[in-house]
Amino acid sequence: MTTKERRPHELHDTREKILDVARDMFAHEGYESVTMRAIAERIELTPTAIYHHFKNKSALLTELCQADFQKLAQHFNASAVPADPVERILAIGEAYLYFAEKHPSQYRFMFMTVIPDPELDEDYVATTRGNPERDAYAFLREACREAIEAGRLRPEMKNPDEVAQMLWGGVHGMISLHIVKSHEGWVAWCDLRTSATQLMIAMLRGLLKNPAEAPTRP
Amino acid sequence: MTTKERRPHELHDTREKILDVARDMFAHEGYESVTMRAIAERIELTPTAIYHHFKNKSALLTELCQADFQKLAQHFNASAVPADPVERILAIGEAYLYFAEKHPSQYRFMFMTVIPDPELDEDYVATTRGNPERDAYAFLREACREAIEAGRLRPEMKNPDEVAQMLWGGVHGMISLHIVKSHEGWVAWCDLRTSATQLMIAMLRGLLKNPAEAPTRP
DNA sequence: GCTGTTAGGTTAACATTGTTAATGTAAGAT
DNA sequence: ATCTTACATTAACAATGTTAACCTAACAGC
Repeated sequence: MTTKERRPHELHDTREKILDVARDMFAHEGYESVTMRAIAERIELTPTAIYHHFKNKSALLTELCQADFQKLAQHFNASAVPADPVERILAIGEAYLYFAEKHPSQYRFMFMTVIPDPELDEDYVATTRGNPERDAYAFLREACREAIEAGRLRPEMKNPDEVAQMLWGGVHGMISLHIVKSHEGWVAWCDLRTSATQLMIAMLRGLLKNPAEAPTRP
Repeated sequence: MTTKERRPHELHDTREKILDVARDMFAHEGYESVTMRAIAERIELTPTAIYHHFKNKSALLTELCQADFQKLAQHFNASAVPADPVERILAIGEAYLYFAEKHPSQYRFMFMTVIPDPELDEDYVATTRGNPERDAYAFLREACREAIEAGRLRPEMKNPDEVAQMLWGGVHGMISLHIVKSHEGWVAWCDLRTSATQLMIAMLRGLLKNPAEAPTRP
C-alpha cells in the first residue's frame, strides 16, 4: 500500500455528483421547490442515498453556500482590481451585481434565506472569516478602510464596517427587491443594472469628502 | 328588514378571525413554517373551513399583504408631512425604518417573501395603485417627482420611478440584511437605525444638485 | 483465506404538508 | 313548504423530508 490510494470503493465521487446536481436544480427551480427525490432521480439513486452523504436538505444548502461564498470572494479578487479604493468599491459593486444577475436563485439562498441554526464549519470560519482573499465582505471592508485611511471620505464616515454595510445594503436592497417584487405588476420597475449602478454612484458621491471624485459610468 | 342588516348567519366574522390568527402566526413563525392545520386549530375549525374563505394559503398571504400595505401608506401620510419634498423623502425613510423595526416579521412577509402567483384583487388595484393616500410606493414616488420638478436633483436624475426605487432599495437592503444575517456572527453589524439613516442622507446628498441642501440628523 | 467492520446502497414505511371530493346542515329567500 | 346558498365536517389524496431495517461488497487484520 503506497499510502496514497485512499478512495474507498472505486471512486466516491457520488458526493460531488449530488452537490453538482443540487446546485443546478436549486439555481434553476429554487431551493424550496426542489425535492430530495428529484435530486436522487437525476443522479440515478434512491433518495435515501443522499442521506449517507449529507445530514439533510438544509445541510446540502449550507455546504453549497459555503462554496459559493468563496467563489464570490474569488470573483471579487479577480475582477475588482483598481488600486484606487473608491474605484475598487464601485468595481466590487459591479461584480456583485453581475453575480446576482447571473445566478439569481443562488443569490436568493445566499443572501435572502434565513437559515435556521446555521451550523458553520469551524475550519471554514477559521480559514476564511476576515481574509479578503476568501471572505467577500472582508474584501469590501478593506477597500472602505483604505478609502477612510486615505482621507477620501467625509469626516463623520470613519467606521469601515458602517461604510461597508451601507454600500452592501444599498446594492443588496435594489437586487432583492427585484428578485422578490419584479414579477408583480404593482411598481413600474426600472432596469436593475442601471438603477443599482446609479445608486452606488450616488452613495459614493454622498460619502466622499470631494464629491467630484466620484467615479462615473456611461 | 331595514335593509342594512346584511350579516348572513349571525356574524360571518370567521373570515376576520382567520386573517387575524394567520397574521399573528406568519409574523411569529414565518410563512412557510405555519401550516393550514395549525391556523385551523387555533381558530377551532377544521383546515377545510379555511378554503371556504380563501382560495389557498398563498391567497391568505396576499390578502394580509394588501391590508398591511395600506396601513403602511396611512403611516406615511400621518408622519411624513414636511412640505419640502427632500425633507419629506427622509421622513418617509424614517417612517419606513420605524415600521420595520417595530414589526420585523410582518416586514419579512411583506417585502422579503416571494409570493407564488400573486393574484391581486382587481378592485384593490383600481382604488389603491398610484394613489399616494393608499399606496406607500406612490407616496414616495410623488415626493421624488416634486423634488425633480422643483429642480432640486441632479439633471441626470429625471425619472421619478428610478429615484424612488433607488431610495427604497437602499433602505430596504439595510433592513433586510439585518433581518436575515444579523443573528449570524460573521459580520460585525452596526446599529440598524444609524446605518440606515446615514445611508439615506448620503444618497440624498449624492442625488441633490446642491449637496449642501441635504437634511441632517443628530 | 477467513472474518469483522464499514461505506454506501436499497426497500418500505412514517408523519406532515397543501388541497379536494363528497357530504351534511341550517339560515334566508321564494 | 321548498329551494338555494353559505359554511362547516369527515375522509382521503398525492407529495414532501426523513428514518428504520436490511443488503452487499470492499478493505483491514489475523
